[in-house]
Amino acid sequence: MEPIHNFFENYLKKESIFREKTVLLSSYDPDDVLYRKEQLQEVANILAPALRLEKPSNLFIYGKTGTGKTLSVRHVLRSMVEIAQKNQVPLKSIYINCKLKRVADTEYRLISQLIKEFGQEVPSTGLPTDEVYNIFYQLLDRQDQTVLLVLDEIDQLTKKIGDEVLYNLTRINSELHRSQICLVGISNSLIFSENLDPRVKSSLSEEELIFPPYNAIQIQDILRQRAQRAFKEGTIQAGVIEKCAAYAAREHGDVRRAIDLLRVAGELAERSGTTFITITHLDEAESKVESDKIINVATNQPKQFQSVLYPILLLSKQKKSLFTGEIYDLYKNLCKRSSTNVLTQRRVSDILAELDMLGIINAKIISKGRYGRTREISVSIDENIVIKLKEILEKSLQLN
DNA sequence: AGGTATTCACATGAAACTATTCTCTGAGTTAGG
DNA sequence: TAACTCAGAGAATAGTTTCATGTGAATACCTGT
Repeated sequence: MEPIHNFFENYLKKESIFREKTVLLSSYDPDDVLYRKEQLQEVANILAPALRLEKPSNLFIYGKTGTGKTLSVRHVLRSMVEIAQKNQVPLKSIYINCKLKRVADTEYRLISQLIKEFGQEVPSTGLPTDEVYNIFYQLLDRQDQTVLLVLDEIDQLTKKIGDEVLYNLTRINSELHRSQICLVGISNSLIFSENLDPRVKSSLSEEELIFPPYNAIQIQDILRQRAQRAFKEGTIQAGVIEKCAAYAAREHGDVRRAIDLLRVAGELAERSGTTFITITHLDEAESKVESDKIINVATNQPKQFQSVLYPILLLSKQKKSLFTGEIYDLYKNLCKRSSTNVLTQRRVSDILAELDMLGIINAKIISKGRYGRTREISVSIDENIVIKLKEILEKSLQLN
């Protein structure tokens, strides 16, 4: 009781090195978006007609993660809505992230989410999809207005459920009398539109915009801008920002990652009791972010995934590479021992592919010639994390 | 030696099935007038 | 007769299984020198 009490007492007395931590969260919208002037202006040009109740061209935005796509679009939309309100223009902007599980990752849920944006609820299941579309149409057409619909991570959506939804959405305008809708698609994948229905493709990307990655210098400036507001004066040692930017530049200029890193470094510094952030903190943050991410992902996987993953981790030390067949055998044994039901090899093959996607393992398809074709699997994470993960899996699978 | 045909051990695709969650509908039941 | 209950039909969805087809290159098997 006493020590904890003291801890909190001290904690409160100690001065935080953060001034305004929210600046380092991904939801933060800076007043000034650095190095994106051109893109902002482009987006604004394209969407501006909406303010005069003309239908803007549909817009498609490409760019890798952390290149400011989402930020820029939201920034533009926010000021458009402000102007619209001031001038009594019936403009509505809707932002939807299609990747969010259980929110907007299927056709039905996407439309029901849209309905929610208009202030109505629709049951989460049980209704035919057409019904939901009808409700949406009626809702849309209830008043004269222009709707700007932003679909973020749209590539994830089509990967999962195809492009029929997009086709329907692009066609909506011909069904509406009083409103019009303008689509803004945001995609991380540069080759996204390649395997899209040509009709959808042409109408969706009437205008296209590419966000190039930031270079190291630009990342530094952005970090400084944020750090200045986020941290108190003189809490960052020389070289920290530079190194942080270098880390991110290595990962195709992902600023979000850089900002994350800086925040975690700050938290680590604070926890260790110092009043400034050193490069060591940054390095620690780098490995912590990485390991947290992986462990988090792995523990959130279903049991069957973990049962497949466990033998891989177990053997990763002895063998540099494993093949699907071997793993399937081990997995089968594991299931028998813990008397869970065994999945087919077909399924396990898919699971391995997904674990690869998640970045927990490396699974390359190779041909061993006469001896068949298979995945060559190795663990793609640091050994320390492997050990930690092994323990966690043992617990969650209730092995001894 | 050089060329080609086989063959292995899975990969990959498509469709169908299962189980769960949820709505809607209409028949049967109940309570009140 | 109006309100209520409850079972059954239908939907959406996630996770699988079943069946079918595809595939890259190390070997086996020829062929002609």
